[in-house]
Amino acid sequence: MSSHGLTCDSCTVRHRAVCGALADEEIACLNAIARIKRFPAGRVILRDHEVPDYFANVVEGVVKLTKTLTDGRQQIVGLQFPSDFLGRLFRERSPYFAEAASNVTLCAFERSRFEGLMRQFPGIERRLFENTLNELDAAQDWMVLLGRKSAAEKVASFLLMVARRSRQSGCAPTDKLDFARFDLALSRSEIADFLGLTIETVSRQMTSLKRRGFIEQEGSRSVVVPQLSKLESAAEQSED
Amino acid sequence: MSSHGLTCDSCTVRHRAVCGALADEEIACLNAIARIKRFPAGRVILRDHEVPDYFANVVEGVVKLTKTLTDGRQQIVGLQFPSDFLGRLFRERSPYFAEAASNVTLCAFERSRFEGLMRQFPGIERRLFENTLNELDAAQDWMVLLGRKSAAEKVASFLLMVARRSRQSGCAPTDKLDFARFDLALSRSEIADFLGLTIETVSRQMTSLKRRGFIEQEGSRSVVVPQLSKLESAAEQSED
DNA sequence: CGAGAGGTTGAATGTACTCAAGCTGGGTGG
DNA sequence: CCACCCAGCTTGAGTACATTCAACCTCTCG
Repeated sequence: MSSHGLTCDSCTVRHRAVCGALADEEIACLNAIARIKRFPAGRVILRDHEVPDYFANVVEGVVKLTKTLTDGRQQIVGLQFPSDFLGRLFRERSPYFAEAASNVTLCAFERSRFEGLMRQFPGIERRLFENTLNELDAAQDWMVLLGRKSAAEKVASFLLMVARRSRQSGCAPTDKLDFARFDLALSRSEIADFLGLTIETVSRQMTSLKRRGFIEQEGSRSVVVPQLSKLESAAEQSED
Repeated sequence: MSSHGLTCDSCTVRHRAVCGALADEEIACLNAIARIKRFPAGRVILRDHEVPDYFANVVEGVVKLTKTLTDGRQQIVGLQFPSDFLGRLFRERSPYFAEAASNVTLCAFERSRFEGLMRQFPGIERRLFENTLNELDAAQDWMVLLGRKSAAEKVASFLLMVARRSRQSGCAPTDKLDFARFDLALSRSEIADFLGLTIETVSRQMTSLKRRGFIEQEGSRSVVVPQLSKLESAAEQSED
């Protein structure tokens, strides 16, 4: 990895990604097979039903995982942020379509070599297992949103989720716990595909949230949440 | 387990459940800590945020996993059929509410002893990992349904899913591959909570499917699908 | 300055929801 | 044995919310 000027030591996601569970010696082995890959916003990372030749950690940017019905209707079924893992273990083909939602940097591991390391160091597999369980929890929370929340609640929940995730990525380390400022990686159309809505509805709900003082905007991508707690009440959260 | 008249040898889900991956010696160890538990339809199996004292395999019946918003809106986030695993590993508290949708028989393993066996036999953990990945795949498919399908497509997809799962449980082993007959474990209200609809809408779509010749009914719970392929087209499936 | 993509706003439409009434089938008691 | 009850289900009419279609705005880029 020295060749691309990125090392595990300086890696911003090292402690949060799969690597976090590993001893120095194990990290060294992973490092030996790691290759940095970069994708510009909009670029396809992985087609569905395709056989990928690598697994990866997201280092920078956001990757969206989508599924599409035969007639073109689309649904985002996952968003992978920095430190999240990319790839479907134990299955040849990818069940979803992966695309860079912003400029993306991946730390990629060639498939069979990674599987070899997984056999060698059970800690890796364990960590990935815990990871997958967390993703399942998140997916189930999202099912509640998709099935039972109103458009207003959906958009509020989405903003809240992004606020939390960009906070934990340390993008905007504010002291004020109830305050957040962030940039949206997703376009209105992508937000719509994530929430099961249309772009127009997303847009209307954003203006409504702005008008009601839940958020402030500087251009369509940047969002300020003066009081997260207030936004939470608009999102009807029930989760832990 | 001899005490309840059920043995692993005669177990109907042995080959499909976690146990399927294990050597005879390992099965014996699992067997030693297994306890059969029975729940009548409607009985709570596990409250959310509760600390469960066991994991389990579903042997008979259907368990529904639900999440509820503060104002009472409910969403089913998972259905566990015979051979499915019950319980959230690596987390103290259950993220969902589990309830018997029909009369249910579980093969339960006391928590800490099961965790001990998992450490002892990595095959168990591996199998549960693969299981979890499959559940995640299913959850993502369900997100597409919840976010993007019409009421008619939702109900058709639901019937199709039940048809497939009851077929693989061997409930109605028909020769005719394109034909299915089964009983619904779920009430209209539960189906609604699964599909993100109201009971009235579910009911209307069922009558519509009946009128259009996609299904036949004998009472509200029994369903006959003369041509699964025809029902598939009504469900707009895109998945593998 | 003009073109075009992404975003917002408005008006009309439609799908699923709400509320309400009626139906069905299983269980109980007279 | 029949009448009654009740829960679960179905059907109908009116409503509401999100969608569709269309126009307009606002950036950025050439």
